[in-house]
Amino acid sequence: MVANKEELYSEIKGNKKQLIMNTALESFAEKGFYSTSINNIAKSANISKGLIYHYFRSKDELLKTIIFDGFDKLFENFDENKDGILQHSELINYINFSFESLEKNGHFWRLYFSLIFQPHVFDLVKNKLMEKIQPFSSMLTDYFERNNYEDPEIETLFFFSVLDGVGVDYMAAPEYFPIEKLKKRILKIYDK
Amino acid sequence: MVANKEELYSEIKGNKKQLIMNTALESFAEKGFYSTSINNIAKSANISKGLIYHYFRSKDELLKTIIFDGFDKLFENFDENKDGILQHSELINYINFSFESLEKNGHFWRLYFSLIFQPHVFDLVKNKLMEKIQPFSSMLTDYFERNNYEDPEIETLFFFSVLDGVGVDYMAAPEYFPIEKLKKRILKIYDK
Amino acid sequence: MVANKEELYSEIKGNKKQLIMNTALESFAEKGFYSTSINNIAKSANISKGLIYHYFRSKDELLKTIIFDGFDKLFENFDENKDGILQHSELINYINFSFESLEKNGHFWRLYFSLIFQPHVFDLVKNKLMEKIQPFSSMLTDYFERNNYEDPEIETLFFFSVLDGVGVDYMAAPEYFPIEKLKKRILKIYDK
Amino acid sequence: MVANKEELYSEIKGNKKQLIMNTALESFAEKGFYSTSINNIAKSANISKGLIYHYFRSKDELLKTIIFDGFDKLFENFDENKDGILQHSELINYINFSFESLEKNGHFWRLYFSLIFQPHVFDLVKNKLMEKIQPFSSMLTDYFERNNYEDPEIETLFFFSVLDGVGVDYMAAPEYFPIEKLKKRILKIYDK
DNA sequence: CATGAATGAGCATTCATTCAT
DNA sequence: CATGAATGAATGCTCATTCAT
Repeated sequence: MVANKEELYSEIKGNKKQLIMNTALESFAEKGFYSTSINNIAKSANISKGLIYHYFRSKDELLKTIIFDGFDKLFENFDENKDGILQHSELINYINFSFESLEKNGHFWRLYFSLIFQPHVFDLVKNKLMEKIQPFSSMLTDYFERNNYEDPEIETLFFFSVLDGVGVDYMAAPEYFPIEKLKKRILKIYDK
Repeated sequence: MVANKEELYSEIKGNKKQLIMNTALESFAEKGFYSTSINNIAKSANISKGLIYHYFRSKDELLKTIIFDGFDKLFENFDENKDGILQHSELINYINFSFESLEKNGHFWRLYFSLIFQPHVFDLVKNKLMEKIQPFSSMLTDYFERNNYEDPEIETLFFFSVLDGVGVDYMAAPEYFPIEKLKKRILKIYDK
Repeated sequence: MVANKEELYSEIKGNKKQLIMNTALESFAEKGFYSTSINNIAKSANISKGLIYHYFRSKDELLKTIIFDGFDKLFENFDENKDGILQHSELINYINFSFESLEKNGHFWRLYFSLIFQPHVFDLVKNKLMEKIQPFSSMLTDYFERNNYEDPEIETLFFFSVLDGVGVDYMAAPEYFPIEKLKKRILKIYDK
Repeated sequence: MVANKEELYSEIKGNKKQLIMNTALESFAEKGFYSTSINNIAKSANISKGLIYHYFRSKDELLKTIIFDGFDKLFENFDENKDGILQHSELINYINFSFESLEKNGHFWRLYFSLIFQPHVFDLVKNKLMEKIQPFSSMLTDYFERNNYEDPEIETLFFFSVLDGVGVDYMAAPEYFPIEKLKKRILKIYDK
């Protein structure tokens, strides 16, 4: 914990806004959004309550910023050559990247999944989120169409469901979930 | 809402404990556990706060009772002949039943998925849930073993992940999710 | 505890009112008036809440009844020959009796002392209590007068203070308080 | 009440923590710990409920702080020359000081005596109190030993009992209790 | 006599948010 | 930028009391 905190400190060097976001993400993910008070965050980040309100209008706004920021970083890595057409290798890369992200950004994904079922809170980010996913979803359907899958749209939904399912189960108990093997199992479906 | 309430009333006729559980399940699922106050539940159920505490020691206990009760009803339907061995037809039935339950017990599943990522709250039910799932998980692994799947344990995890994934995505936006088609897509994996 | 309860039962044989009073006295003394709920008493006495309200109009009334009843039993033993004049031997007996009562009616005295400083609650019994003490107080002043004490009224107050002080200190921690020796110390003041 | 409040205000000028403690002591003493709600205190002190929790973790903690603080101030005045040995004059001073304190710190003593018989609440302060009293108790026993009292330990207990008794009786009804005369009566025992 | 379901006012406590410094 | 004192609405929970059975 202390090591962690020092890491955070050195990593950002005076960027208090980022410090607040990192600390809040960690707390939200570990204890849940509602069980984390602004006071908790302030204490964990060794700053005052007031400073949080200097950078963020409200607790909701802080959450929004964390989520949007997270998604921005995430989607930077898809459709590498940005030509709007998904190649087989890019699909495989996407799967690999998704699993990598699950491990690297555990806190973010925990928070994300925890949000989906908290209407008041999910509503804050829903639209923006759909916007982000939409283009990739289309490319995927297009890909399945080009490769003669029976029902490309259902195949797209299935694809996301499988990834979501593994994500959920991994996040629920990371230490017991052999994620690498699950990745191989999924690749077996698409990598032929 | 009003229509709903009358339904509940006639449905239970004086069984206040069940009324409280039904009302609470509905609220927890729709607004989230933390966003639902005991006062909310009391008002929705048209009873006093005190009565809730007459039947349940605490809000946590109310949640626990709802979840345990739900799972009890759920698992009644698995391994129909109770011989501890899963037949192919029983596996298919399980999948069919799961999808049916997803539609019929929407509130319950919404609540369940919302809980997984709320540590304090999931801790309350974690152990009991594991106990319930364990036997079925073993039977499933045994099934995959008997049918010469490469890695039966991974296959079991994959199976649950796929169902969880579909469950999560369906529950997140039921009206947009063609669940019947997804079921067929999944049956295609196991029904050969 | 169980033995105690059985004692209570056999002692009263169906007299529920007395059972309630005994149980309540015990709880009030051990946990305090405010920390003892009607529910607590009902459970300890193995009866229903309703029954308590059948015999007593309110919690305050229950307390009053317990206290008045206790005092009635207590004062039965003073001024043995009821001639209104206190003899030296009667004073000595009074002291002896007080100490005996302290040990025998521990619960009652604990409750009594706890009440003195809870205005709302003490007000309920104050007047009745004064009435009871007044005659004995006068007899005592008269005794000190007859025996040429310098200031008989102060001597009376001092006498009660000494007994109260020993009572308080004994009740605060009975197991550490050598009450017999304290009695002797006090008798030394008056027994000459 | 209003006059009182103004007094408190001017007395402390912005020291809200002290204001809370003073107001709470007054209310606890006058109405009892359980009959005084945090709301009562807040209103009497003309502050918000929240502020009390800004300074004190809980109602119990507030009480503890008041009591410990009171005893700290009290015991500053004993064994004046701090040599660990009680001189006759110091004993006399102690008695004088005790009576003085009884009059000056009426609220504190009322609260203290009310606490002794409220188990849950007394437990909070019991140990710390014993620690404070212990050294003085030893010095007293030592004094009685040096002065050839028959049973020094009993004499120490008797001494405290007499003071406690007068304290209890005075606090129960200060306006009717001629405390100066009682002090003289007690000094007569030790001042020879 | 006896039960316990039902009520609702009241309580201790939490917490997002504001604001003077 | 930064602090933390201050607020007040809201929350989970308790409890004396009532009343239909």
